[in-house]
Amino acid sequence: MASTRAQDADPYLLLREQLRSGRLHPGQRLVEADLVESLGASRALVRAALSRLAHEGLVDKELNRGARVRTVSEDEAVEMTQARAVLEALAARHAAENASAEEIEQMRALIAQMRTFLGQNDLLSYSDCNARLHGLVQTASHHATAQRLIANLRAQMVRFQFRTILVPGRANESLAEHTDLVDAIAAHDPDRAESAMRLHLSHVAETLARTKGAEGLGAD
Amino acid sequence: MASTRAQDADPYLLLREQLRSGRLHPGQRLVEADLVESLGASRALVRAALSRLAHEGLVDKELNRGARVRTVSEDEAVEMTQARAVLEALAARHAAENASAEEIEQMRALIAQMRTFLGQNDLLSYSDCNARLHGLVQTASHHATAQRLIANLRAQMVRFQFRTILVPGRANESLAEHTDLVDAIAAHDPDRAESAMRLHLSHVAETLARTKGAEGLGAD
DNA sequence: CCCGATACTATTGTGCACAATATTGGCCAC
DNA sequence: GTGGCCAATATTGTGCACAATAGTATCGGG
Repeated sequence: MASTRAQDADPYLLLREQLRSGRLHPGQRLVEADLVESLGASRALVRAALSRLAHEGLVDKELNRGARVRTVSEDEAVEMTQARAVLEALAARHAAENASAEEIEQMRALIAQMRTFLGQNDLLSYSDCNARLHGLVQTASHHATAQRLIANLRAQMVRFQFRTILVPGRANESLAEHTDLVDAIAAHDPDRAESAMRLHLSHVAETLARTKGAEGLGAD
Repeated sequence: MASTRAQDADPYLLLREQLRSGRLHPGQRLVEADLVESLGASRALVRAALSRLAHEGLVDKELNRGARVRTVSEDEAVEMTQARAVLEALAARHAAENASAEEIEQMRALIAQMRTFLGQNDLLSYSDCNARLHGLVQTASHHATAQRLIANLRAQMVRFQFRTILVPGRANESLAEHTDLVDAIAAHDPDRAESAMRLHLSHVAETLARTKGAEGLGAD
């Protein structure tokens, strides 16, 4: 009996994943009893998960009226991207200072892969590499605080993660920006790495602001 | 019979305040039953509060071993200040773009007050104005995301909030930096406002890194 | 036919009791 | 005397039941 019920897992992660995948629609009510059923977790855990998600801004909770899937507006998405921009730029700066030869090699490899996928017009794989590259920069930064904040922001932006890359010409720009970034890190040039990342994400924010209303598939 | 028990209040806020005031020592165990008694809230609420504080990094929770007051290391404090720097700089940029004449007037008034307090060597009042000025900049920025993130960071840094101002000469520097900042905002110059704030908080971070081990009283 | 009041239902909020787990102290063997 | 094992205790984790509240449908009066 294959059910959708997933037992023995942290309901917080499960719910976050469901929100991420877009299976739950904005504004949809999240009834605790239903979640207990579908997630296979106790109500206490479900409630804790909802509290946490509410605190992170992924769901809205009203007193005595339960939780609903939160709709992150385009304006908020732009704000979050701006915040992400300065934080990822901070991480890039520190990555330029701290990155090991091995980490730089991994970044270079990832850039090469991204170039290949872009040539094949495989934007989904490109997007995946993109996320991995950003993650690699953060790891190399050894800046735990920046990493934590960025992760939280990304979690809330899941609805918009596949959007900007679709804009015609954006993908090529994106690749060039990432190449600049990795070059700066490889050269251990913090200033250049920071401004490269800021430039990159400011373009993302602009693209996001310009494509209001469109829902698409893509990446930074 | 006046007891230390505070009834009918959000245990999350109460606990945060206790952590802020330093009444609780780093590493101290936070036994749920004791908190129920001292905070006068139900255990469910206490548990939720602890979860939330753990998520914010103010307490550590180990499985089946309860919660302890988290010790934020000096290194982490430096990291947080760096993150705060770029976020407050972002807010300053937006404040320069959006600040109303009235808000600018309030900032100017605050600067004047700070100068007075500094002249009287009243660092506590100076520190208070300082916090209000930073708050004012954030309000004027109308950047909800940046505000939220900064507030979270500040909450975790409570142990260090009164430190840097004590360093000889730091207070005068601080006032000059704040004056620059307000001038830039008043001139509606985003770039200058941003770099003024970054410079200011990078000095704070440096001072923090240099005064490792010292525990003091003061402000940015 | 429409409006308001009231009873009903669905859902969340909360306290309680029990189970699971870690820690502490004592005891026995060596 | 010391080390390890075992029991007792303290504390957290969790499920359950009840209370409180918001939303909804029904009924009666105008």
